[in-house]
Amino acid sequence: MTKVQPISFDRRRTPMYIQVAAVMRHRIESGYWREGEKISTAVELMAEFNVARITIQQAVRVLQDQGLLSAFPGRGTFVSGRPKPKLFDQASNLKSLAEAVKSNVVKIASVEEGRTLPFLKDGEFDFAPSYAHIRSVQYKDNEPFSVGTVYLSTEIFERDKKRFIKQPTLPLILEMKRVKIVQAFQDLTIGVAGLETSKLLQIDLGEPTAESRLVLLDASGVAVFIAHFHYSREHFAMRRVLLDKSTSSKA
Amino acid sequence: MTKVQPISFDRRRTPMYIQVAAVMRHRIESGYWREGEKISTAVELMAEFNVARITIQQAVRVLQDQGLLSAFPGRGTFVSGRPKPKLFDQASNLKSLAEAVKSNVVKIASVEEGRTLPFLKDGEFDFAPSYAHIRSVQYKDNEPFSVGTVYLSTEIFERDKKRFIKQPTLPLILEMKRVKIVQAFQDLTIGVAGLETSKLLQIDLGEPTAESRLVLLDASGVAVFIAHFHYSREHFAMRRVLLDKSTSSKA
DNA sequence: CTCAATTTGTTCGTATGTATG
DNA sequence: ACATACATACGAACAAATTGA
Repeated sequence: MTKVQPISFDRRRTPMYIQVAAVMRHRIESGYWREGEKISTAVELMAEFNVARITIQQAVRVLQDQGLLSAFPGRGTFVSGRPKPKLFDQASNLKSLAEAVKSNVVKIASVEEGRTLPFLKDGEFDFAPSYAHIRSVQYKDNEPFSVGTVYLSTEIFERDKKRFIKQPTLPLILEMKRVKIVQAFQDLTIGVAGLETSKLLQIDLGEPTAESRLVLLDASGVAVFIAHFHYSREHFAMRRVLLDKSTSSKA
Repeated sequence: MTKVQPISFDRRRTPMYIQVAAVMRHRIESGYWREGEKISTAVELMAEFNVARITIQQAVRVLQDQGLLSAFPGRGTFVSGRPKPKLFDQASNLKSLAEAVKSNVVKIASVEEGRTLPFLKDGEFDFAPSYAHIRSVQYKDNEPFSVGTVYLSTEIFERDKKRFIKQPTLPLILEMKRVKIVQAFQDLTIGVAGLETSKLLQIDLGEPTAESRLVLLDASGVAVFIAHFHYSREHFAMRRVLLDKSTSSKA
């Protein structure tokens, strides 16, 4: 007659109230629960998530602390705010990406000239003999939204050190007439905030991030530029235009 | 003189050992710790993450259960495997995306014809008067990797019900000569597994997902197709080609 | 072969957090 | 709010296996 943990779904990892809070937050973000609206009662949520009352309360408290919910005894719990909408990265080619990056507020965290290579799986391309490592943080509205490292072929770095350690790297490279980039791609995955990243982005260790690796190849197939960045989940949104035959745009 | 919790960094949310495990897992995935290699000792990791011995051990146990680490008393802890590399979604236009989707193994979970609209923020486009809701799960190697709902204009759905409830929707639409799609885009963000999603994808409630919203507009600017999908973090990877001036591809 | 250093594993005690009923 | 159980996390000490001097 013990019947210790009679829950139906997974309960391995993170605390229940965090998981529940994440789902509730998503309902607010997605508009499923609109701003000002009364959300389901504790009893309903208990049944839906199959958890105890306290667990719902804890989840609500998390979202209260984030300013998204307000609870009133006897009345109910209401959506008191929505996270500001995300800005979409819409760049579809190198040029527009560089243009977008230009307006970023960048703080360089460190610069190293090392022979260590950016660890990458297998030989999709060749490496330069050595790279400069430029570690930086991007800010928007005084909030950090992205951290990462640019690995820049030392040979290129040396040509204009002073500017490279002050400005966003990508636009500078494209401006250099002696460097010809013939191939560029960006790989996106869901990553994890490491020690440094979590501190710089002001998020928890192990939180999910959007992980981006941007690689630029020159005419001989050498990766002269490799950028490896983490974007905080809060700030990441990307739009991929797959088709646009619209003849005219609305005025 | 109690000095209860003298930790420097955040300790609000998920358990420490989960956070640490996530970071260590990432080190394996990214190749920072190579297969077969001995990783840092418990003492080193304790110092690095500023946690107790037990916490490191718990993290190691998590990764042992996943088959990524093996620990040997007296010798050390070694990387015993790497998660299989992700497949990159490389579609850059509607056609190639539809082609890629064709080979997916799809199980339709439910079909509804409802007047309820897919909740979306504001008026980027117009809605059809009503939509059919087709909820489905995608499989690869007998593992679910994506779940979501396709909202298909009822008018189109009615034209070929039988096939729409059996096959991937996207290719079918493009084949229909009477439907002209003039605009299509895909929005990507980092989402969260809700109740249903977590069950179908066999991940925990509240785990991060790649969230994709694909919208197809016809000539009059009406969204005739809206797909809203969650991809498990394990299986999501996307490549965006930003430039390709390479004259010839290697044989 | 013995000894010491290294490294993982285990255990005790304590404190706090999580979750049920 | 309460009683209960279990999970998380610390510190510290000790045990057991491995390696190399």
